[in-house]
Amino acid sequence: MPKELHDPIASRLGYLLRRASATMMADLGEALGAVGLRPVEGTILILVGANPGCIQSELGRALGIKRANMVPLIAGLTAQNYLEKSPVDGRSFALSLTPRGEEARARVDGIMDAHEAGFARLLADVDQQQLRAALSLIASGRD
Amino acid sequence: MPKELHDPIASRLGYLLRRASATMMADLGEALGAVGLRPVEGTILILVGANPGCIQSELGRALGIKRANMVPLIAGLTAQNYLEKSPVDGRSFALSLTPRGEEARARVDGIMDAHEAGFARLLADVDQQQLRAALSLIASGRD
DNA sequence: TATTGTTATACTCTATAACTATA
DNA sequence: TATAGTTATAGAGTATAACAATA
Repeated sequence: MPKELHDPIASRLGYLLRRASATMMADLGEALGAVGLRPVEGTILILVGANPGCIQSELGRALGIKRANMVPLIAGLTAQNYLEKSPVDGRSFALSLTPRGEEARARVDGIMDAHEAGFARLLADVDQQQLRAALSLIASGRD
Repeated sequence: MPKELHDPIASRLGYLLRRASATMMADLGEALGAVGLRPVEGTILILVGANPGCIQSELGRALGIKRANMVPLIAGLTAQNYLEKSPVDGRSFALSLTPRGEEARARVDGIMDAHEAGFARLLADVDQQQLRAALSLIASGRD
């Protein structure tokens, strides 16, 4: 039987958030394994589906991902025939889902619904509206 | 004025958690910059302070950090004279705070208190007991 | 002058495999 | 056989700097 440490940080809000976030992201990542996509990739398909014609800089701003780091993400999804690029400018490309991308997006959406529902069942006794409001407040920060 | 995307994932619990966690960890990291320590290092000082004589494997288990990744963490804190190792076994070392480590631990504790208080002020209208309970439930997962 | 896409690069965090020595 | 510490390594994720083409 392994020794258990007295843990004075386990009750800190920041670490509770970190653990809860890690658990949910790991669960989502495992669930999305069924479509062969990572959470960030599934999210991009959903965002492009909701905003056909958007450009990758806009996606990066919405997701908090730097332009430089969007390049391999979009290139990967395009190479796998999930996304199409068509020039709008001389410098940017309108993104849209291919038929295969739309099919994947629908599956991702269903997987995310089931993923959320699984945790919602766990939170039956919790005011979810208040929980979401609290998380939004925290995310907005102290400043 | 930059175009704003319609964002159907911003309301998902997992992403709310991720953003809230990122904001709090960034704030804590910035605050701990005053002691020249990262959040994980401050946490280790607090855990060793509460559990003198513990070994690094136990810390790793408490923090969800693999043994291999504990090595440079403990080595760094020992090299900076925050931690002391004394052999208990032929294979493991009891960890304790040096005087310098205890001084840093106290400062870290104060910084973490202020950090938490800043966000608690933001959550004046929230049932924090219920918030913490919800986060614990999520962290424990669906299984 | 600001923005878009891009390359290159680096640093952190995390993960596994393999080894040693000890229990 | 299991555990503690270690090394090496690989993969994400994220950050900056710099550049070309375009607005």
